[in-house]
Amino acid sequence: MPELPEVETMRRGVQAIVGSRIVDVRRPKCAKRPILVAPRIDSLCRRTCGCTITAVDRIGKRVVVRLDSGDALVFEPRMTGLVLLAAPPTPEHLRLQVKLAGGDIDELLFWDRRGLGSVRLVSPSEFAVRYGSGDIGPDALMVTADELRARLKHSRRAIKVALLDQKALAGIGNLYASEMLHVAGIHPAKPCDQLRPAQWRKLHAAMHEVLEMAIRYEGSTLGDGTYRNALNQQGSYQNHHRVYNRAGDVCPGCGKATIERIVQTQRSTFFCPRCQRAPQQRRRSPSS
DNA sequence: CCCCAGTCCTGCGGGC
DNA sequence: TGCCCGCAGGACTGGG
Repeated sequence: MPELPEVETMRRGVQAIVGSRIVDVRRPKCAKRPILVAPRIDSLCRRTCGCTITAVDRIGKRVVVRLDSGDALVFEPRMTGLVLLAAPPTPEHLRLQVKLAGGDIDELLFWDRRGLGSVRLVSPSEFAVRYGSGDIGPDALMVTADELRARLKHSRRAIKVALLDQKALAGIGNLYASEMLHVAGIHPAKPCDQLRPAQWRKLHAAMHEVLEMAIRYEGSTLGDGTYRNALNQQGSYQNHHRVYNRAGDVCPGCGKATIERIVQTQRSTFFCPRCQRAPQQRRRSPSS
């Protein structure tokens, strides 16, 4: 499932399209159910054809292709979407083809097995509304330790649940939330308002350590093999996971306890009960 | 405002 | 062997 490291790997992998011109945009007919493409394909094609790609950015878990018209094509992979330059894993789940000219790359593809992803063409004003700082928090790799703490310290939510909130912080998903909390030695159920300043600093450092390492290994390709880089190659950070999907394994941190799985807001969380101590119960007023 | 449950979707693996 | 059910978790919606 593409989170920040996977989407950043996609972004880097398609940089070669910068400078090329869009000459056609098509939806292959082979896709069973169409993903959301907005506006409708004919209108999208009309507005993008002839435009030159000026940059490829990332905002949270989305790939943003900037055009010289001022519009942006925003690719949102969600669970199984891929932004590709190479042949996709299967032909039947190819969702969008962007034909290019004027450079080395002939086409940019969006492939999505489950079809929860989307592609949107947005004007600058639409972009500000949809992806502005009110609706999406600072990038997890850009936020400072002080801002991280300031944005979450008053919340009573469990820290792991809060890390998934894209309005608070952009880019972290279920996998990397567990990983960075293990590195930081913080229990996933710890309420944000119980973390001490030193723990926020540890979490901030762990966030950088985990996300930067995962980018270096081009993301995590899990058991279903879905996630691929722009050239349809697997990532390898899954070989370095400390806790995710490792319930029952010996903790790589302490070498003694075994990794446990719990469910928080209907999602799996993995942690070491020895390295990540359970939070203290919230006290009622002391009885004297 | 804050927070959570329910929803979409497909493929896979377990149980029988 | 085939069928069915549960599970995986991105972002969004509705409601307490």
